[in-house]
Amino acid sequence: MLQQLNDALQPQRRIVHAGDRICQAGTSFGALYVLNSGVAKVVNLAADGREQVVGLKFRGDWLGFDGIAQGCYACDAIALDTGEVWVIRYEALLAACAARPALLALLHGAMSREIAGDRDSMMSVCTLPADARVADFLRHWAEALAQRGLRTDQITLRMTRAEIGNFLGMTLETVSRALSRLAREGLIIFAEKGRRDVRIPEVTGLVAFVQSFLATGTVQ
Amino acid sequence: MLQQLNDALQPQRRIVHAGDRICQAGTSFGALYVLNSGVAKVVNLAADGREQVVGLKFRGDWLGFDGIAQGCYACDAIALDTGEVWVIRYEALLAACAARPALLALLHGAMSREIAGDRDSMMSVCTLPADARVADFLRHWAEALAQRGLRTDQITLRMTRAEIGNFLGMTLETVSRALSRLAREGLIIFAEKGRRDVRIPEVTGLVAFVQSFLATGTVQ
DNA sequence: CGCACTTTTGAACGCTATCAATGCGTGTGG
DNA sequence: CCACACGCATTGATAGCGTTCAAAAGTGCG
Repeated sequence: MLQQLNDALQPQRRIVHAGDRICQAGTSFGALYVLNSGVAKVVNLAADGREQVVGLKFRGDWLGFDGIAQGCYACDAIALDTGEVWVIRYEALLAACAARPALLALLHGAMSREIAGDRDSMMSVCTLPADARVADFLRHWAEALAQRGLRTDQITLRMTRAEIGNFLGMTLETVSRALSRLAREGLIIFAEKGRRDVRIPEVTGLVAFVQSFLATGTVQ
Repeated sequence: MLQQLNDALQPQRRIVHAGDRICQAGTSFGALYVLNSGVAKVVNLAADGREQVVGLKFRGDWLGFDGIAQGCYACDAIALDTGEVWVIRYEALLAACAARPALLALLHGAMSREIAGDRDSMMSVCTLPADARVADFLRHWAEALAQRGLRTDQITLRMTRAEIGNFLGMTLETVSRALSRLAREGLIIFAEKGRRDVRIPEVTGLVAFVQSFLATGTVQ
């Protein structure tokens, strides 16, 4: 997939470091971005100043779709890690798609997956209590890595508790408590030094943990 | 926009009534749907049985984007009202797009708007307390009607309190209480008979109400 | 008219937010 | 090298918002 993009467009590459802004809300739309490596968060900005983390992006994910309709990006995309971003000029992409239908399928598939993913986030936030939401967040992260063939036994949360809490719709204290409980139950194991690295003995444990909340009573 | 679609594809039309399923999660993807009239809800279904209302659709909105990537729809779309749905075979749409770039722009614009809209829902759910969330929901509904040139002074909520609550991540009782409070403050006025019709004297009142919660302390 | 469904409202409980204090890890400067 | 400061994380105590449980009233339909 990245191969295909590369062959068709030879996109410009950009190295980003943690904290770098890949694209900025409000600036005029001209390009989409594809993460070739690294991790990024997508932050939705409201006129009144609210900031909401609305997505996490990994290798092969696209950024900037929200800009197509309005002509300017609706969200910031911030690198959480060192990585490489490919800049895909939208006009060039459309031109290339005209010649290669497979490219268009790629683009539509990515947008479709984005829509489906956002809805899954919505479901998680709306139906799960805090502990399960954190567990589901870790499961999601682990599975995202697994799908990309990356190590999944040891994951490094490249976000503060506050950022995670913002994403999940809870406070940083609640995130911290949830992680402590998950660790106490052996579903996750913190690295010796620093509580940013998490080992997940088996993802199925997290899945079961999430399900255990649904048996008794779903939050709607 | 609907004009353009009609000219290019002469789509099949389907009349739907409240409760009719426009498209079904799990069935194989072959077409997108455009609402020419009526209102619909999009319901995400999880393997474990959870159901989450993840969107509301009005005239001109598209349904079924989530099916493109996976080859089958991820969500049910249910009509909340009598309306007309246009069936847009995906293959035919792509073929038409090849000839008319404007059509492709239309499609991408619709998908982009969907992505941005889902993120706004996410922000609403994650940052607003219950009363404000309900107010924001009404504002959103009123603005959706306004953008389409429909009456906005009197809106009919075509969902039960339970459905609204599911969408907003709260219980039906909380929705009911929030609506009662909004009515008590004069921000909305129930119709004499039935509490399903709501008059909104001025949408700005709802906006101000939402903002009033952010001044003191945002939930993150 | 009676029945099923929806809505409203009350009371009590519980989960999560809030406030506050402490601990940990890193980097800086004396 | 140590002391210190700073940011981030953890944990406890308390309060409050929203859920849960329950009852009653309204609405629509056969």
